[in-house]
Amino acid sequence: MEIGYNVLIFYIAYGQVIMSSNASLILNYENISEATINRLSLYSRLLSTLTLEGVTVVSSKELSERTDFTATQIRRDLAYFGQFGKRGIGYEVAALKQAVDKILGVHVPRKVALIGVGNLGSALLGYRVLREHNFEIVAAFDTDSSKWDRTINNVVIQNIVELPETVQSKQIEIGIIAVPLHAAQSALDCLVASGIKAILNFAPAHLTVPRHIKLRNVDLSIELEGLSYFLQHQAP
Amino acid sequence: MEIGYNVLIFYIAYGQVIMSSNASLILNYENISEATINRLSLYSRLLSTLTLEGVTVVSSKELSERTDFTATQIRRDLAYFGQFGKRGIGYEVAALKQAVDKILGVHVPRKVALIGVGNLGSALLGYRVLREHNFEIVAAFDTDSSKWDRTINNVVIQNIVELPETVQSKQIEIGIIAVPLHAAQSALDCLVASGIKAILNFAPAHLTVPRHIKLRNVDLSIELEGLSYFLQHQAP
DNA sequence: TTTGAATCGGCAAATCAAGTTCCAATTTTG
DNA sequence: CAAAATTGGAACTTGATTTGCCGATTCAAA
Repeated sequence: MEIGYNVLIFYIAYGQVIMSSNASLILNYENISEATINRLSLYSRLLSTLTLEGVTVVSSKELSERTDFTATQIRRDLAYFGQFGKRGIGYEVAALKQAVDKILGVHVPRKVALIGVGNLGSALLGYRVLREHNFEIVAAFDTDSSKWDRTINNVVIQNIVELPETVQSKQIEIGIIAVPLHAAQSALDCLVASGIKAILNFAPAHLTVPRHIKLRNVDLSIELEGLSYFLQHQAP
Repeated sequence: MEIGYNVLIFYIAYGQVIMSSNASLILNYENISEATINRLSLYSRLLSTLTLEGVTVVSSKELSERTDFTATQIRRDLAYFGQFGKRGIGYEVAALKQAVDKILGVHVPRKVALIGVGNLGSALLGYRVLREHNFEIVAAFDTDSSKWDRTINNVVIQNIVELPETVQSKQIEIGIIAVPLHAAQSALDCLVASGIKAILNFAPAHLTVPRHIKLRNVDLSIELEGLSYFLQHQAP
């Protein structure tokens, strides 16, 4: 027979009582973490798949089995935004998909401007995934005059000085930066000056943005260097 | 005169004594958070810029002024890996850059295999940023026989069945997946079967990987949907 | 030479963000 | 009606970052 010890550790902290307990019920979209938003995208995608499979009701447990996430986390992510499930039953797939898409704002199409029609930019113009997710590149710009007026995938490449006018006339909401490093900051400044509020940057640069503008970076070199770190230090 | 109260809160936990206090001195590369690794990439990049500018010595304070990070955090990130600075002075740019690159494992070139030579894949073959960061795509594969034997940027497109042999003969360490959604998991399985340990996936899919394989995802639809969320819920 | 300012690096405490556990409430099914 | 399934909320735990402190080191100015 064994004798078990439980060592008691006392963590002692002092501070104020911060808030009454129901304050967390107020939904403030800005307080939701980016990680949660990213997961919502994945949920939306999974729900599409389930719809195709003819599944009409799904539990958080079943959702967790088809993702890396725990059932609890999924329930919690959703519960930030309201009550979408039925206790004892689960979630109605169609309704939940609709709700998630509305939270993400992808129930309406979003128009996108592309700056930089090089290698990567050209590829993005033909990238189906964008359209499948309700994003449409409706204008493309470059500083290189030899590219102007050429058409790729029905989009005419314009002089970048036409950006502000085009953004207004076509009601463009999102900008994609696909220019070389040295041109990235000025591309961003152009977008901001044109009234764009949300920007996706592919240049491997640390750009500075005004507050109230949302910038996301896709940085391949960071990703590859992360893999390199792993290769360098993994157990052999 | 005021009377101050300090409300005492006792957190009580029970469990084992886990480690003696100097255990944290032992450097275990697997314990470093991915956030830290990503920041190291940015430090490396900034140090390159500083080198070009002719700066030879830099303090953590100066580094912080050119990034989003605090001086403390930068010092701490670096201190995980050793002592690179001189008290009272700062860091020698060239030496620090060399040290950081070695930590990241980017002091040696890494060979990369590309699977999927569509829109995006073709763009990656011509993408300068990769080579500038010491990554080289030395082989490309596709299932579409009409693409075989064509050459893009000096890389011949091969039948995917040749992947395992090529990985061995060319000592390829990293795989990039740039295939459509439905082919992504099998592309990943091919890479793993060929002995690849580190994979960058561009398909908007949730792939399952064996333990000990490092997978990073670049998912444009998640990024764009994150922007969409922001647009939907920002103050007007 | 001495003093003072700058700066790293180590530690501990505090704070903040994110994820997990626990359980009451709800609904269907047997 | 009891049992099983399942959500959603509160409390808790964990992990990451920030803060505060200070001794040690270096350079530069007095």
